[in-house]
Amino acid sequence: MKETLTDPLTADKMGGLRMTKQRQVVYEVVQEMAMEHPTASAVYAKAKELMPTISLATVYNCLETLTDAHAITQVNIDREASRFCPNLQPHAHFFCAKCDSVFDVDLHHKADASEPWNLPEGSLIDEVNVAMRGVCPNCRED
Amino acid sequence: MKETLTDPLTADKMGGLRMTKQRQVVYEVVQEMAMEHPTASAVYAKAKELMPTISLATVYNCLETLTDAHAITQVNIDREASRFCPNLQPHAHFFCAKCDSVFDVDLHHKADASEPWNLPEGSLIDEVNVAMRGVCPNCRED
DNA sequence: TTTCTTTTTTAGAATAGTTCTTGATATAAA
DNA sequence: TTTATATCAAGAACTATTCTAAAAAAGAAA
Repeated sequence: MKETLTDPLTADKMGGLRMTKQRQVVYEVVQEMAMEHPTASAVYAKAKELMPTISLATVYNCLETLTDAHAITQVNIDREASRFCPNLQPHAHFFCAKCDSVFDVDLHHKADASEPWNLPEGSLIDEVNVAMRGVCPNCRED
Repeated sequence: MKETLTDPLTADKMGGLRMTKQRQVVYEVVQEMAMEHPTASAVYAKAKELMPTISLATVYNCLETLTDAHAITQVNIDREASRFCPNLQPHAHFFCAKCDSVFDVDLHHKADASEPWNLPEGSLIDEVNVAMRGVCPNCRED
């Protein structure tokens, strides 16, 4: 058996996923905290405010389910804890080494992430993951 | 106190790092296994053949030291174990989802990794990390 | 509805990769 | 030499995440 829609508000974004209370809470929290690119524990902390009985395991489960359903994206930088992002457009991430914040970086108009790369002839690219490190405009001024 | 050179053969690549037997072994192994992009445990396994008394902790220490000295690079894909790479040229990594191998991908002539990206005005980029997932030419034929 | 089946949740145990701690060794400086 | 510093080895500790098993919830069938 599989997915049924229960919540019309988010159904379209959930790709026909069964929408439980927990998934809804986790999804909302990821959206609210989008700018922070929260880790699983950060989502957990916030989610508990809305639903005190939710467990960390459930937060992990929901994040995985939502990721698999392409409702959110998992963002990894080095070996740090994964962060989660509701931005579904192709984009890169910029990590400021000074303030530790994460910014979404869009592609230039009509640009392609694999553009500068001399890909092996005949390879099939599913996904290009781009992470940048540096100092953000705010921190450069300090 | 800091670095002294002991091994003229690799000194240039080690950025003036104190060259101990262990670091030398680890460095050699990473070079030998470059095509495999070995993990720390893979390096450990091979290093033990050359130096049976070496410990896993030491392999981790050496890999970190060599990485900090820019003699090798640490490569991360998702949350998998880190891999290590002696290729110091700017390059991306391509991960074949079928055969699990990793390929180095070079930049096109005069191209820049940050080219397609609309970076925040005034930001300073230290490092651009590019990882691609897909199916390699070999696996596509199967 | 009531019952049956499947999915999801919870809590805690387990795991994997990595880092830390401590005492022993080795290397360099004086 | 003697002294100071850096590195090593072994194993314990840590952290993010996944797994396990039992309870709860959701949906389907009757």
